[in-house]
Amino acid sequence: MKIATWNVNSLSIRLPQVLDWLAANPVDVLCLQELKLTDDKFPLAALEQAGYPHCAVFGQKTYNGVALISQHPLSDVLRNIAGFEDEQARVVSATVQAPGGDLRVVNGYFVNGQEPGSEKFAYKMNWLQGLHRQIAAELAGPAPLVLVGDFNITADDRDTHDPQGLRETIHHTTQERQAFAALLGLGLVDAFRLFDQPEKSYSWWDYREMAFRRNKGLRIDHILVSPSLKARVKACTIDRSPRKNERPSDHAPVIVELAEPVPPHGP
DNA sequence: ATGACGGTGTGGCACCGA
Repeated sequence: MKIATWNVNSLSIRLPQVLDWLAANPVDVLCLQELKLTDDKFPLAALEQAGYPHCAVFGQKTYNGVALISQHPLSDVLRNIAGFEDEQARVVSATVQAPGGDLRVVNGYFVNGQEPGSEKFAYKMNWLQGLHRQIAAELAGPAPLVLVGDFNITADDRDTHDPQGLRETIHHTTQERQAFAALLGLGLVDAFRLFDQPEKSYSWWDYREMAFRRNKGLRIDHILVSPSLKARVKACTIDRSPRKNERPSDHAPVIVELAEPVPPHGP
């Protein structure tokens, strides 16, 4: 069972790359962020053709927009955060009826926040609080949970190419990192850090100043799993290869592989 | 300090991202 997350920075532009990537990486579920299109423009037919007939889409015009595309049926689709009013389409959740049992997948495009102290930063912190409450509630449900997406937060200094120079700037503030840590405090585990990883592993690089070639990036796309899934995580990797495409997204996909659950002993 | 790159919308640029 594989689940991936990818901020595509416009699905209209990136659809051919998404289809190519799925052909090479036939994950069970792909979570997309920054669709930048409305639901009526979502390429349902092309994705069904590619083996992904089950989609939970939450789009909007110009900005944001998230979707969960799946080989397996989906149920209990929730758009945005329950009890948190938001004009922006940033979260879609669904229960995946996977062969090894139901999995609750929450796919978020977290707020950027622009600059600490700004109105947008305040929105980011409020949004994070709303998400935290939502995740706490979801964890009380029956299915194991996976929280994926573009978090727009570096978890710690390993996740940034310039920990000193970027100290307390956006994506690096103590407040943001505390919000990330608070999610871990609910019992979630950063799947990527369950394994030895190469130093300077990042999931985003600025389009400017040849940042990708110089590996001046950030790890801000994450996959967190609920406690019951921790023992099932077999691998978690970042696939840098799509960043080498001609017109790439500025983000790379992150993939987690889960082992099948151990069936309970019979009598 | 600013802009650099790329996407969108509607436009001759502004706004946003991270």
